[in-house]
Amino acid sequence: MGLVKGLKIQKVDQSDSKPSVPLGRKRDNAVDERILESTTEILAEVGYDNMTMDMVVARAKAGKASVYRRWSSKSDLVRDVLSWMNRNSLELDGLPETGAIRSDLLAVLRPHSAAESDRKFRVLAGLGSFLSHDMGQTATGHFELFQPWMEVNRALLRRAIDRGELPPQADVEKALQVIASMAAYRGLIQHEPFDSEFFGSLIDGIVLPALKNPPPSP
Amino acid sequence: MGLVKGLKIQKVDQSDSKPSVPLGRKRDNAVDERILESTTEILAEVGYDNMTMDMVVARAKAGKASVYRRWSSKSDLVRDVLSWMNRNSLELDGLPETGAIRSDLLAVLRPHSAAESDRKFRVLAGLGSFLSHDMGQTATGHFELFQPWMEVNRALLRRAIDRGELPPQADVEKALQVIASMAAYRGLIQHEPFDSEFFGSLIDGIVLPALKNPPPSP
Amino acid sequence: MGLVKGLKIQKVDQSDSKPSVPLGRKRDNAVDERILESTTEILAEVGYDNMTMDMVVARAKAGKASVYRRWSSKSDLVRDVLSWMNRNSLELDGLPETGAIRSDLLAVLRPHSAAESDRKFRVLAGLGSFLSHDMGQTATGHFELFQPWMEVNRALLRRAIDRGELPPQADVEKALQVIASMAAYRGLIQHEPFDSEFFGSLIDGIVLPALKNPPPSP
Amino acid sequence: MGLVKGLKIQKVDQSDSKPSVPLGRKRDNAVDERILESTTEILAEVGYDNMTMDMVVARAKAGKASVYRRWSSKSDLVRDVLSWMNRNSLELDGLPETGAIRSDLLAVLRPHSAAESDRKFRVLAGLGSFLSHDMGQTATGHFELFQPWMEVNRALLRRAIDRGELPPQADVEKALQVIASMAAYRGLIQHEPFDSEFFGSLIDGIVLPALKNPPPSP
DNA sequence: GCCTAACCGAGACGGTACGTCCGGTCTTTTT
DNA sequence: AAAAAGACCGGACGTACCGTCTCGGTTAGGC
Repeated sequence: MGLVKGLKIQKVDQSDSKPSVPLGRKRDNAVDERILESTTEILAEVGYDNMTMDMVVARAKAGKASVYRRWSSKSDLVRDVLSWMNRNSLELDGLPETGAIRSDLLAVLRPHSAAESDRKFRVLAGLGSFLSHDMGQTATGHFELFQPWMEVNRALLRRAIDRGELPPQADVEKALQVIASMAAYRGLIQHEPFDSEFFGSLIDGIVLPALKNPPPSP
Repeated sequence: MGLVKGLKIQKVDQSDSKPSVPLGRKRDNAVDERILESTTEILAEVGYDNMTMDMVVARAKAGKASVYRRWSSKSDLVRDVLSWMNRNSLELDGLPETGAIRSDLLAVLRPHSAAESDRKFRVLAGLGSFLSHDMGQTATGHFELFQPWMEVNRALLRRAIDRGELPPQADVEKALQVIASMAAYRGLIQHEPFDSEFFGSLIDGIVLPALKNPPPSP
Repeated sequence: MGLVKGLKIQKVDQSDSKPSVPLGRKRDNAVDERILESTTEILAEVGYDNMTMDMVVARAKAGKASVYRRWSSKSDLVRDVLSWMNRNSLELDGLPETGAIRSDLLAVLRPHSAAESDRKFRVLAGLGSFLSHDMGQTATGHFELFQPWMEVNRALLRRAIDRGELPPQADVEKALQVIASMAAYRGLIQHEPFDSEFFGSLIDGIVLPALKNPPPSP
Repeated sequence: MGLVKGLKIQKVDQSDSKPSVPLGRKRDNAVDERILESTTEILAEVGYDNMTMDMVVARAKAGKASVYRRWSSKSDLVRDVLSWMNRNSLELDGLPETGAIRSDLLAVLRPHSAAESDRKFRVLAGLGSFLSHDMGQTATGHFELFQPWMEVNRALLRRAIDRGELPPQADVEKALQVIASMAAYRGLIQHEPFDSEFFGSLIDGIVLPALKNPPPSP
């Protein structure tokens, strides 16, 4: 479900005449934020399985109904937390402009602060249990967590092709998938942190060689 | 824990008098298989989180004690199921011998039958919840599921280097990690099947270009 | 709390200067009635415990604040409903004047119409949960529900003693208690209706024999 | 539901041949007792409304499932507690044999010990909320709480008629109802204790006069 | 006619209990 | 002693309700 659908509910049922002013008290956005913030913290501290809704509710100083009014289940809440986390850290700044694709990518991948990196890693590390809580739910489409991140990387790679730094046949989508997969595997399965050694060897050892040497198209 | 430790229990605690005659009824190996089989099916049908031990016990027509006598926990059981699945499909045949690294890799990655691929995919797709069920447990080392598979791939790549098909500086370990990560991401997060298009473009677009064009060592 | 106190709030807190002009919009008495009416109906239909304030509010087409502005809690509302019900049916007519205590009592006890009796019974039958909702609250004194009713009966009995129909030693208070207890037990615990057979045998079999044959004072 | 039905479940589904030995672990009667005991205590301490199932479970050192396996709801549990309480205190001793109906009745009504009386009173006083938790449930038949008690009184009254102490036309059932009603009213509504003054004046002022002076049958 | 305060319906809010469901352990009977 | 069956404790989940608070709007006086 997620935030958006919740809002839709009150607006969707007018079809013709009335502008359908939503009656009653308004949703308090501060509550949304307190809940998301608390959830993020708890995920980082104890992981998905050991996190309980009562913990969230207590730390957010919210009522259970306020949580379930917005998200239909624990997994639904966590799903939203993930996209919210990345939205927060990415939308602040525009694309990096270092002049070379290698440093552009590293600038994005390397988190802005050590604290942020640490938190993101700990959240991800405790997240395994969440991934397919309800099998069919996330079956279509990508996993929200990596989506905004990959958007930025996609733009960087496209720009590098445009200015001739990478060959036009370079398979951008595949490269993006490699980056996302390696990051997910490292956090979710290997439980190792996203340090610069990791990102560096990923870019230099795999991504750039593959992009610069695309296979001859069949 | 797994199968082995369960067996040890009855032999370890008498050391002197009796020549280790196991008293009472013998363990029934058919029970092991019924449980593993049922678990695999249920994993494919509903995923890790929605699978309950009672489901397993009911389908295997076993008792709960019989399960917990062999495996110490739900995750322990599933861990065993996974290596059991891979053992079954890999140990049959030795290394492929096609003469070229490309076809060698594809021969291993491509599953032997469509039905088997489908089941393996569905099990993996419903497995996310399992990955870090207990945060610290699998924190060190790799995930068992991919271990035997990567062993085979490692041997293939080493052989290709030995016979000069790949340069000696090729980073075998990184390549293995790319393969495992991409497979895990596709199954666990994207929930898309392991078809030959996927494996083909992975090998041709990423793995081989990266192996053949290693970065200049710093 | 009840109706009165709600009104008092706006009048009580200025005592000297202003001539106590209540500012703002006036309370709408129609709202009071809609709420009381709805509450009565719902009590008869589902009983105290299964009645929710949201039901009341929905049926009365009122807002929750409008209810809690007048009554401080669910029990407070129901308390008022009960005295309101009895006020309605008793205050209309003065004491009956049949000439004999037996017919006087029956005239009061027997409800005026079958429909009214039925509703009163159903309300009472679903009322148990309410009785000691807050243990200490009604601990002292009698239960309001039967108070006005017993007042009338008390007057009738006194009059009968005065005119010599009952002996002066007759224990009026005990007799009143018997009537109230039997009615409460029948409605609250036995869930059987207040038909004339019940009241008739109560008066003839218990109340009058006891009153006419008081025990020798010790 | 109650205790009995729970047991029936496992025995009811054999119809022809097998003696149907119930498989699996047996219900532990000690658990039943721990739960009933704890419930009684908590009822006496905080009343029905303020008693939570978690309190019961915690004090009884039981699991929630063990409670709900035996009783389908909070009210179901309390219903059973009540008959269990009275069964416990009455079945011990046979009918009293004082020779006169007055002292016989008082011997039964007056509780055996002050502590027992006090507990019984406190349970009853906090019980109001329970009475018609689900309206239709206790609609037919009497309320279990007073049933065993009235059985004893019925026997005493019959015996007194047989030996000529009371006239044969005495309405035993009505007298029993008076006793039960007065006791219920005093505990549930007036919240006053069952002291000997109360029982004494009830017997002497109401019950015996009514029994000894039955109305002329019409 | 405009201002201001209290009202109104609607409904979100914090808090808390309920009854369900599982994981992992323990007990009973049969093999 | 191991098997099937199932009861046991503990604890999280999602629902429902109470009494409070907030929203936009309406209804009166007093100016």
